[in-house]
Amino acid sequence: MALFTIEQIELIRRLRNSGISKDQLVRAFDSMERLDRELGPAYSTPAQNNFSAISSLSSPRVNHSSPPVGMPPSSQNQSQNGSIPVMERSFSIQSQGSQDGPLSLVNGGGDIKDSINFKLTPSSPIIDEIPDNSEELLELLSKSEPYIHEEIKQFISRHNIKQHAVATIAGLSQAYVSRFYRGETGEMSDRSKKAIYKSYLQLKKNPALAMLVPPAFVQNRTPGRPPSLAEPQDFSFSGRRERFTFRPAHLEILEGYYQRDSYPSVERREDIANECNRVAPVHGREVTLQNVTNWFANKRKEMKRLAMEEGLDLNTLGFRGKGRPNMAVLSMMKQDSARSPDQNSDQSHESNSESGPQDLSQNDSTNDAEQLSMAVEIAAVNQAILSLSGKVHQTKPPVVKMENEET
Amino acid sequence: MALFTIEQIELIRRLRNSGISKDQLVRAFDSMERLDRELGPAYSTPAQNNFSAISSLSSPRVNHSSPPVGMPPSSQNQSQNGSIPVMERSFSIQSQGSQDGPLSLVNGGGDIKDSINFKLTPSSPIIDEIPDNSEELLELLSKSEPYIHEEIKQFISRHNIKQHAVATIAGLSQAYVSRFYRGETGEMSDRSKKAIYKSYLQLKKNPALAMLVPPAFVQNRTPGRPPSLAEPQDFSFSGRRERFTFRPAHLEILEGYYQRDSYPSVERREDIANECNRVAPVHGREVTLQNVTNWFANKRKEMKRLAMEEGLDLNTLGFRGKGRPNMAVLSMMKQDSARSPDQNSDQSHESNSESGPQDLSQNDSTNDAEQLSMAVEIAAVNQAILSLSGKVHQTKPPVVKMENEET
DNA sequence: CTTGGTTAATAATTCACCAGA
DNA sequence: TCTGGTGAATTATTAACCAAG
Repeated sequence: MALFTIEQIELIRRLRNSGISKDQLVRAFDSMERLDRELGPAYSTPAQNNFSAISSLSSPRVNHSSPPVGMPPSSQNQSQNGSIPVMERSFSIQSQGSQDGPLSLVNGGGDIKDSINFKLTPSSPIIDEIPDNSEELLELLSKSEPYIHEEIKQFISRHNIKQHAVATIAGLSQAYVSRFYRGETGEMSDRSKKAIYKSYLQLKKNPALAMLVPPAFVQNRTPGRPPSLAEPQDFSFSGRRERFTFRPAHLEILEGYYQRDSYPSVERREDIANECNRVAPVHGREVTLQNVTNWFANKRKEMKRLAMEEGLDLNTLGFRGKGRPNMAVLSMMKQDSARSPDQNSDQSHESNSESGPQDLSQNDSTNDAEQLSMAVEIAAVNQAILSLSGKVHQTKPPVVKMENEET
Repeated sequence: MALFTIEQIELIRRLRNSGISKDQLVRAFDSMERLDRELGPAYSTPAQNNFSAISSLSSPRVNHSSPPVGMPPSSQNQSQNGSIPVMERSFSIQSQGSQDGPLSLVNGGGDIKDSINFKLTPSSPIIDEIPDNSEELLELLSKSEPYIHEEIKQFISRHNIKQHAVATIAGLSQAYVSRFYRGETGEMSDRSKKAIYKSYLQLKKNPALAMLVPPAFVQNRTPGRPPSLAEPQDFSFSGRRERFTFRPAHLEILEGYYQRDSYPSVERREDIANECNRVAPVHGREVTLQNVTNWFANKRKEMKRLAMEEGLDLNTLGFRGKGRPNMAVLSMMKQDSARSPDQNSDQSHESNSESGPQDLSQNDSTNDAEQLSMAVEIAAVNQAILSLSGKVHQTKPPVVKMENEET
């Protein structure tokens, strides 16, 4: 009997939740397979494209296959009848109309980004592994590390490429890429560095590649609105919004103008946007009036907040509280944190986080024991089921956690 | 012919990518259905318990239905044989039972993201909404805001409850909760504040509740290993590891000991752990020897890194680089940040200066070499200056810090 | 548009974990 | 162990809306 991965189960579950029937599912699956066979490898169809895996060193994953998106009328029949109306998160809808031709695929060209649709015709394997001995890589390696780092950062920045995308392509974690960016390359194996270099080279050849990387998405969708629809419009590749990131140079400009006038007129804002684009263009993405407008609005709010903070701090300390005396707080203030030999001078936090005195409530513990035990039970049950069914799970967490897993 | 929603297609695509076969898929689908039927709606099984929704103010979502978790041996057979190894990350498998009707399909199709789910069978609402007029809430509100904030922070901290959990319960975003924590409550509606207060009260009544909140999970699974299986073991509720968070008081203690001895013996480490637990106990979670050991190890690394940074800066400047000469750096060092020798300098205005030269290349792939090298140099210089001046870091030196990144 | 709210996306940081000496 | 690597989990910060003047 087959075992499934958590992901698979989750995906299936979601499908079921979406109301799909087994039958439909099977058909869709078949259709995709067929399309894959027919169009995939051969990417012969006109407007088609298929992307080769984003592979890269260690990635067994990310290879999207088929979504022969928009096939022009002609070739659509099959899928058409079948189903497969559309695409998926990672990419797009293409269209054959306008500009596209073979969009930029090869190097640099890419970008198009927001244009909602684009397509790339694959006549050229968008990315192929860059071998360890490729000229490009060797050339890059011939330079000094700091130089390489700078080059990469610049490039990434210029293209507004996300750390997550680089990480995915390089087969590393976002956290690691972040470290690389910050220059914390001390402890970093050559293998990893090389992986990043390679992904850079790949991206250089085809910046559009970054768009194919399914954006990381946080399951934070905590609250409200049914994620449901969105404007049918706008959504580029992934179907997810993508946030623009101002480059440092832009911020300088913005900041400069802000000081002079925090309420620039439309014209001025437009000028500002243009200046940004002139001074530090982001390939494939223009700094728009809207971006600038938002920035100013947010900036104003920030400033206000800061100003307020100053004014309030004292108050806060002094308490304008109404009902409670709560000397606990007071006492806390004085002792700061009694315990510990904290002579450490520059301890960062301090003011705000505070920490010391934990004496406020005690009560909370009241009955958590019971509740907890219940939760534990549940967990146990889950586990039982799991093990019975031969669960699979992720990579490695061996012990039981619940409370003290660790150690 | 059925049309599918984007989400559905996406899900199927991912399944295919995961390497699942049609056959497996079908079986899994069937199994789920069966389980649903048998256990789901009826949640009759013995050892059960179910949770009511975590609902809360604004949550239209989170309804998820049935994961009748742990059925005792008896009823398990099916799942066992079949497949469905387990639960999945967010868990639950829906079912028709409870409170919602037809899962969303039409419009957005669904939730894809939504998920979270878990089931909650309405019978014993572990938590019930705390009404706006509940005594507890009113009492809490009678206190001063800063006091309330402190109380909440302490509680949350003591229980090692994650922002995401609070957010979920309160029906807000993690970002918002973060702001609350940081004290940026200025712009925050009463409704939201109250939502947080309520979630606090709920958690106070039952801290275990936090464990029921499926942890946010980032789709960062960037690299390698097929997310696939894992050791069948361990995993609590959500199947994900949960990271312990040292409380500020703990850090003080640790830091203190670190200064005296960065390589404490096991015994000492044990003592430290105990002291932590004594001074600032975390309910339901003990600071363990392993935690302490890890902390020290990480701390050492961090220190080393910092030390190295200092030491290397000069080197960096000095270059061990191979390819680029760059005397520019040297000259620059003297003049502080003189405008650069290139024509590129920046376009006009400038605001505060500092990282001077805007923009390096225009054409990435081709020749930005020169420009780049310059940037590198500048970066290096900056760095040197920085380190010379004892980098400040911390709170917010709005000005440039590392800068490099582009100009 | 602008503020007041509030969030999704994304970057940074913290604690963990694993292999090998 | 510890350290060199690395990453998952979690928090902080940014750029974006959106409703209602």
